[in-house]
Amino acid sequence: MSATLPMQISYPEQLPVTQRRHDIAEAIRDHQVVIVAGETGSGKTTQLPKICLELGRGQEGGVIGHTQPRRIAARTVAERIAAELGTELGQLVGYQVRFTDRSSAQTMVKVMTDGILLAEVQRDRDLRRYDTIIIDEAHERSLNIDFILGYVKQLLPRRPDLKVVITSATIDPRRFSAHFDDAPVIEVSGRMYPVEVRYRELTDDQTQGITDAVRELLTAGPGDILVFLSGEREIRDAADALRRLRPTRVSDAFEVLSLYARLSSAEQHRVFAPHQRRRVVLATNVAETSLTVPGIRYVVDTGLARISRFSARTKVQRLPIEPISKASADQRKGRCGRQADGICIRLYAEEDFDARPEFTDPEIVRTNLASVILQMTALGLGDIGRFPFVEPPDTRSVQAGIQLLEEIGAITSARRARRSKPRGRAETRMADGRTAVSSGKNATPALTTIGRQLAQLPVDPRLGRMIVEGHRNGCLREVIIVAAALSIQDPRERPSEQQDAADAAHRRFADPTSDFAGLLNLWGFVKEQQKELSSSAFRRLCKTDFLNYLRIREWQDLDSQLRQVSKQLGLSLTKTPASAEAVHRSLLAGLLSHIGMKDVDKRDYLGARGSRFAIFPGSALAKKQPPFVMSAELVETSRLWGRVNAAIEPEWAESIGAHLVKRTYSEPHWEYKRGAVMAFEKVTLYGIPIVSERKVDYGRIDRAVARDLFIRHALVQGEWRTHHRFFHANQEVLAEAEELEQRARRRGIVVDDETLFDFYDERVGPDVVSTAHFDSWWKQQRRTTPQLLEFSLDLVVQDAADDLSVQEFPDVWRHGDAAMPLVYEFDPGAESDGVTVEI
DNA sequence: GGGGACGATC
Repeated sequence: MSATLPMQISYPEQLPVTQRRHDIAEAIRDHQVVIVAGETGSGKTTQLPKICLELGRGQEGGVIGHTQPRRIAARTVAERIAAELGTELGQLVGYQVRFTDRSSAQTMVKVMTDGILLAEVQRDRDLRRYDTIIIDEAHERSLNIDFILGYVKQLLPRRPDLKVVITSATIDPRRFSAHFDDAPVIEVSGRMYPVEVRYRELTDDQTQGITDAVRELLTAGPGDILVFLSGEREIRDAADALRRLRPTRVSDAFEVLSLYARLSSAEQHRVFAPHQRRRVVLATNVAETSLTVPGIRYVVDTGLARISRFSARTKVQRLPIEPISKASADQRKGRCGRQADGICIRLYAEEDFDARPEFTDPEIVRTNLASVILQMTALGLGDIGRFPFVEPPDTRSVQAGIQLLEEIGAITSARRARRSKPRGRAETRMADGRTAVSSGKNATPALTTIGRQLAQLPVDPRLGRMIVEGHRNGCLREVIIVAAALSIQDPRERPSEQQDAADAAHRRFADPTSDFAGLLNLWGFVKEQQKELSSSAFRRLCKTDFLNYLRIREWQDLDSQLRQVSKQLGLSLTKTPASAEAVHRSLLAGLLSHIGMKDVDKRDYLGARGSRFAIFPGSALAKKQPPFVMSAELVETSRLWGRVNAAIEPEWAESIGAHLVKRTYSEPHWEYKRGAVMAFEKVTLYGIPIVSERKVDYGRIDRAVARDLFIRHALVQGEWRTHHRFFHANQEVLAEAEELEQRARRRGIVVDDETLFDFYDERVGPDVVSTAHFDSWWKQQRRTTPQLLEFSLDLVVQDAADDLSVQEFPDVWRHGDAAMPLVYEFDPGAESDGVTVEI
C-alpha cells in the first residue's frame, strides 16, 4: 500500500460517537464482531471507518469494506469520510456502486452498496481483500443484508483475522448480537429533539383525518409537515383535499408537495429546493429511509404502507396495504425532531399502536427467494435449511424458489432426479455432461449449465433466462435490451399534471401486440436521437418526450454491462436484426408461469395454477386483448395485474416448457382412412390449456391400447381396405359361417369377436398399432409362417354347431326345370324372415 | 373501465 495514513485522525467533537470512540476501538480490538447501535446523527457511519483506520486496519492486511443499502448513500458517505480525512475521493477513501468504481490500489476504506459486496463474494469466497467489514444500517434487513449477515457468520471461522462491525438503529441490537454469538453491543446516543406523539384515531375517512391533522399542526407553530401515506392514489386524494382547504390566516397558507419514488426527478427535486412558504409534503415510504426531507417539524402518520409479500401458495407477488410495525412508526416519527422539537400525529389509537408487531418482517421472509437460492447454490453453500440466517425463510418459500429455478431450467433437484430414475440411485445427467448424484431428501439442488450462467448475470433469474435463450435463438442483442429495461425503473415519466400528454408521447413507440416490442422501438428512437443531437439537445428532447434522462442512461449502462457479461459467458451477440418471433420465444423462456389464456366472458386471463389476471391499463394490450399472452410482471394490488405483456402463440410455450407441460388424451378411436388409431391431445402448462384438441397418432402414446384398437377395428371388424390374402380369405370363412346362421335359424354359430380378437392378439407382433406397422411386420413374418393369420372354419364356428353344415340348406329350390334361388334370413318379425324363393 | 411501496447486482 502506497497511501499513507494522515498522522492525526480527528473526530468532530459534537458527534455522540466521538465520546465512545475508545470503547468502540477497544471492542473491535478484542472481538471479532462488534455491534454498534445508534440513531441517525450519532456519526457512526462516518466515524467507524476512521476508528478502524486508527486501529491499523485497512492498511497492510487488507481494505476496510463498508456497505450501504443505497447507491446515493454509498457515494455521499465516501465523500464525507474523504473530506474529513482531508484526502481526495478515490484515493485513500473510495466507493463502488453499479457502473461506477471510484476506488484504487491506494484505497483503504471502500464504501459500496451491499449488492457490490455480494457480487464480490462470487469471485473472492473468503473476502480476502478485506480485513474489516462494516455492515451499515443492518436494521433495514434487506435481502442483501440478511444474506451478508449469514454469509459472514459462516465465514468467521475461516477468517479469524477478519473484523466485522454491524451497525444498527437502536431498535434491536440484541438480535444481531445473538446471531454473532453474543457479540458486544455498544450503544451510541443519537442527537434528537423530543417528539410529542398525539394519537388521533380516524373517525371519518383517511383524507379527512389528514386534513384535520394538518389543520391542527398549522396552529402548533411554524415548520413543514411531512405526511406518510401508503401510495400514489392516496397521495393524490389527500393533495386534492388539502388544496381545497382554505386557511383562515395568511400565516397558515401552505403549499402541497408529493413525494414518491416513481415521481419524475424534477418533481422530486422541488422537495429539496429552498422555499419561503410553509409546506405539506405527502410522501410514501421513500421518505422513511431513502430520502430525508429537510426542515420537517411535524409528521402525520397514517400508519399504513404497501408491503411486498410473496405468496408461496400462488407464487405471486402481492402489494397489500398493511398497518406498519412499531419500529417503522417510530422511524416515521423520527423524521421530525432532527432540528428542533417536533410533533407526530398518528391517525390511529394508542392501543392500536401497542398491539402492532415490534418490527417489519425482514424482506427474506416476504420475498421470492429464487435469486438467493441460485446464488447460494452457485457458491456451493449447501443445504439452504442449514445456512445461518438471522431469521430463516419459511420452507414453503424455499420450495417455491426452487420450483421457479426448475421452471427456468437453472437447477435439477434431487426430487426430480429420483422421479426420473425410480430404480437405483438418483442420478441426473447434466447438460454439460457432468452427473449430479443426490442421495437424500435434503440434498441440495444441482446447478445446470443454464443455472451457472444465470448466477453470473446481474439480473433477476427470469430475465437472465431470457438472455440465455436469446443467444440460442440468435436475438441476444434485442433480448438484452428488453431484459435491461425490465430490470430498471421505467424510463418513461408520467407527471400527474400531464398524464395525457405523456401517454400520447409514449404511444408513438407502442406496438399493439407487444409491450416488449414497444421497448425496442423506444430504444431505437433514443439511439437515433442521440446520434443526431448534441448531448444538451438530447436532454431537452427527453424532457419534452417525457423520458427520464438518468434512467435512459441507466438502461444503456445496463445494456452494455449485460453485453459484456454475456460475452464472458460465451453468449454471442447478433449483428443482424432478429425476428419478433425469435425475441418473444426467448422472453417466454423466462415467463413460462406468467402466461395467460383469455377468458372471453370475464375480460381477463386464466393464469398459472388457476389464477386469474388482468392486463394493466397502461399496457398496449389493454384495449385489444389477444387470446394468449405472457406477462413480465404479475403483481397483485387491487387485483392481479399483468404489467408488461405480449401476445404469444401457445405452441411456443409447449416447446419451451416441454419439461413442464402435462398431456392428456381422450377418445382414442380407429380411423379407417388413416389406418391408424388417433386420439385427441390436450396440453396444459400450469393448468392452462395451451392446446385443447389436437388429433394425434395414439400408437406413439399408448402402444397397448392402440394395438388393441387396431386388432379390433382393422382385423376383427374388417374396417380396412387391404389386399392381404389372409384378410380376404378370413372374410370368406366368416361369410360362410354367417350364412350358416341364417339358414339354420340359430344365433351363436359364429364365434364372438372376442375369440377372433384373441386369435389375432396371440399372433400379431407387439409393435403393430396401425396398418402401416402391420404391413411392415407382416412382410417379414409371412415369409416363415404364411398361414399364421388364416382362420379355419373350425375357429369361427362354435362347438355346438358342429353337426350343422351349409349343405343341409340348399341354395336353390328346384321345381321341374326351374331353379329358383333361395335366400335365408334369420330376422324374426321382419317380412323377409325365413326362406325366400326368388321367382 | 380499470392504475402498483421501496431498494440492489457479477
